[in-house]
Amino acid sequence: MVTLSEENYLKAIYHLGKQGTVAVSTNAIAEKIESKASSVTDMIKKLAEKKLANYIKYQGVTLTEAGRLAAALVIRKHRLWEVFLVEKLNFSWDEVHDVAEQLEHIKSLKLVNELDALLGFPTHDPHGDPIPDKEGNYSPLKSVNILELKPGDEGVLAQVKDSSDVFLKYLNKNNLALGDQIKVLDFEPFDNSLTIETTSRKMIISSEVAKNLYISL
Amino acid sequence: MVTLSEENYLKAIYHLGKQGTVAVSTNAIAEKIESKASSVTDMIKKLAEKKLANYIKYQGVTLTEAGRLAAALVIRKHRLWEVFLVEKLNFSWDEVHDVAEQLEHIKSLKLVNELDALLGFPTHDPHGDPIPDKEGNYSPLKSVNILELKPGDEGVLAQVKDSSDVFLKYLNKNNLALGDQIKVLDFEPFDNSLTIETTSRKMIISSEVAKNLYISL
DNA sequence: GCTATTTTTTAGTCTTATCTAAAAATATTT
DNA sequence: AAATATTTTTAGATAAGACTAAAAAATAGC
Ligand SMILES: [Mn+2]
Ligand SMILES: [Mn+2]
Ligand SMILES: [Mn+2]
Ligand SMILES: [Mn+2]
Repeated sequence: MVTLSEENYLKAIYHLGKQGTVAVSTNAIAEKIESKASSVTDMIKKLAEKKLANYIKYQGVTLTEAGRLAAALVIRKHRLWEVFLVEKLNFSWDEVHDVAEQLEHIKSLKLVNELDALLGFPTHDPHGDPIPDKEGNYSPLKSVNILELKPGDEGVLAQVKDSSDVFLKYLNKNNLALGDQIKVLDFEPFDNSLTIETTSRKMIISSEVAKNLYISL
Repeated sequence: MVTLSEENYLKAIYHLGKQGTVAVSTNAIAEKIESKASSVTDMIKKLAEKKLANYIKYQGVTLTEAGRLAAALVIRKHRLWEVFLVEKLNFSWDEVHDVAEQLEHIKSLKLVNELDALLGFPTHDPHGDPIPDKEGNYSPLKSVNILELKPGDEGVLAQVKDSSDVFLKYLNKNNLALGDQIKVLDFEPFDNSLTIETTSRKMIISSEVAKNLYISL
């Protein structure tokens, strides 16, 4: 049995280390999970004992195949629940994350798979993140960060990296949503800001914002 | 904040003591929750400190108004989730309880109330149990135990007291479902068994089974 | 290559929720 | 009303998960 806390660590390692294939440092996990390095060391040992993680002292941690699958299943559940909340329960995309953090730990294979079917087997969550299938696989979205575009380039807003409600509310306020057509007009080297144009208006976004916007061409 | 464990104790006290109004013994709670009397004493003290329970040493426990409301909200969530699982996710009534035991602890007022709306504001769960409203109120079902009927009496199966999958699977096997018209044909004093007749067939049920069947007239 | 800094691990505490065993209070019998 | 049995509480222990402070190892700077 994988506990709730263990699931959160697996998720963190999965996200930080390219699906757990690249070694992740104790400190990186601690920061992600908002805990302390010493707590992380303890938990990593436990995951290693359960054959969910590979751990060598002082050399970071990766996931075993079992750990990778367990992590992918939690992420699958998280994202399916987010879709459910938006599609069926009138949540907006900035309200779903915290509730999904709770729902992702509910244990029932049938529940996940029936939910998947109810939602019509969605491939992406409300933030554009891909939803792993039962085997934990997904085709990585071929989107690029908006900072990699040149003035004149355009595409569709396909994914946002930050799912915090502060960031999403900023996008709401500025009428930016997934699926929007966006054209890059100008890049300002001084502060890395961008001038962009949507169907409705022209605006300047900071590099902090740009970092989190991914465009499919 | 009420913890998951505290919520389970509140529920137990609510169910055992007529919505928490009648004093419940330490041992009764221990048995219900499958723990030990000493653990119960500890937890009751904590609930009393949080003003959720009234506790006098050696005299059992009742719920405060806040405790009653908290318990009713957990039960509301439990039953709404059971309806959701049956109505939207193709679960059968013997598969929902364990999953609902997990889902009832998810914290989000919006989630519960939107779920309620999605389901069309149901008044009863798949086992015929009433669903409390936002204020924790519900009109108690006016159903009677089948053992109180006399031969010749008939009515509709409206509620089952035991929600365990063993019992529900027994009913499935014998083609008994909520809403079925049932007529009592004979009562056998030797073992308190009943002969009943449904639209499809005639059968004998033990007093153990009969104890859990409630009929509305 | 040796110091200084940073990172990671270890040692020792704390909190929550359990448990067992023993003590205290209450209830039941004779 | 005493003796016995049952129930409840207390005391002390344990496990999971987290923390702080100190020690050990790895990395960076000179
Ligand atoms: Mn999320
Ligand atoms: Mn998401
Ligand atoms: Mn139930
Ligand atoms: Mn039920």
